[in-house]
Amino acid sequence: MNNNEEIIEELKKIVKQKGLKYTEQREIVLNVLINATDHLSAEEVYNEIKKSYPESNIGIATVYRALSFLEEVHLIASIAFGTEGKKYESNAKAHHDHLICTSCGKIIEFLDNEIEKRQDKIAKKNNFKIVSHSMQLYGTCEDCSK
Amino acid sequence: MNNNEEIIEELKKIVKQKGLKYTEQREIVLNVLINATDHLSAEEVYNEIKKSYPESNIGIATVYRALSFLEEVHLIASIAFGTEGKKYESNAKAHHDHLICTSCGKIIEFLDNEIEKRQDKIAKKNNFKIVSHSMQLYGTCEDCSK
DNA sequence: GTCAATGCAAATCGTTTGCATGAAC
DNA sequence: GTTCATGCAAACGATTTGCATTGAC
Repeated sequence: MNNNEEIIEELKKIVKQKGLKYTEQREIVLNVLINATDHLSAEEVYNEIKKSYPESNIGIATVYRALSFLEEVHLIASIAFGTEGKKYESNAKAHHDHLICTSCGKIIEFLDNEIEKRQDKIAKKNNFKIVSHSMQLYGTCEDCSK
Repeated sequence: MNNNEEIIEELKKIVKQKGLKYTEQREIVLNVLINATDHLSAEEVYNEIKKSYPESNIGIATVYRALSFLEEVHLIASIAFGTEGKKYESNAKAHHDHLICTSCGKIIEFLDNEIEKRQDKIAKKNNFKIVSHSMQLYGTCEDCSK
């Protein structure tokens, strides 16, 4: 797994390659997601920045723009969690799927190689070139089913 | 597989059981989704009603309320398709997952028993009681990768 | 007759855009 | 100095809500 500095370096490289400007704001947004233990919505990222980087005076529009940009270059990924809308996570971690408790909102991440293999097979059968996937199992967690 | 009348009967039963009123509008919304070949957004359902049931004079708010209600009682299901927002489908059909072409928007449905089995296994391992799941594979379809 | 459901319009939410300013190169 | 990115506020689209009215029971 990459460490944080390596990911930031990757961002710098991508920005330079595209002839764009490197800004503190994009770095902060990426950093927040790297350090987040959870999946964050745009607004949650914004609030986290106001809390952890109070001197930055970032605007919500910039957060949205940075998130779109970072997703576009695949440094972060987004998932639509049922009713709760789009949430983001850093791509630094290995890919994983989600068990989501519809009662308390708890999210358990998991990875199953067998499923990944079957997905590839299905894609091949349909002449589909898979770029990414998203899988959520909704239900009730141990605590909530008591 | 249920036929349409059975599903409508099911709706009547649920409504009665909950001590609510049976209305034409809820029936129309459910009917539109039963007969739809595609996944429909709230607005698409609304437009379809205006087209196929022009005498009904339904309001968009009612469509939203009916969709929420029908989803709550599991007669329909919603999926968030990437950037395109929430779309609904009748639950009458067997469960299936989705291959989604990010280039042309085409959706291919599939069902894989092996994957379903693995999902159950994972849920069991985490003491999770699965109610539903949602899986999307994003990529490029045959036509678009030419 | 009672109470839930509806239609309409207004309100609200999350997100995007236009524009003048500021920062990176 | 040029161009991209930012902050702010206004705009926007999708969804929800308040309220008076209608319709199911």
